[in-house]
Amino acid sequence: MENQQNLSPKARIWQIVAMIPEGHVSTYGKVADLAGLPGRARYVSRALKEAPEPLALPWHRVINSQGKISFPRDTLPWREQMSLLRQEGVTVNQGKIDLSKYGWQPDLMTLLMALPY
DNA sequence: AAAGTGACTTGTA
DNA sequence: TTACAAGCCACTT
Repeated sequence: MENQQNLSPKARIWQIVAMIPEGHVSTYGKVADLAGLPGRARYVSRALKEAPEPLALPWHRVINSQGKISFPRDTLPWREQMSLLRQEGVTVNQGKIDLSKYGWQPDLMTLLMALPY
């Protein structure tokens, strides 16, 4: 892992998302913060939508600050995200995921290597 | 240039 | 608790 200060904002977002471990989740806002882009949660969703397929990013591990999947309920993408999360053991109750339980807590070393200082 | 659009977030009621 | 308003920012019309 290398320091990403010279990567484009979009690439930093992709890199952060790629670090989210299986069975865990993060939020658009948190990813934006970790990528050095505070206040740009919406940009994270855009970056994920535009991510090249070959990167095979775990896009489904990014949910909103309410602990909910941000696609409209019962739409195709909503079902796919729900399915992928359940496959890795993330339980969804009443459409919500317990962030205190599944929220990704990056360790210090990970942050030191990843943050754009 | 102005207004509209989102896979967002936070504050307030 | 849920709901709505504002704030937010990068695009697109």
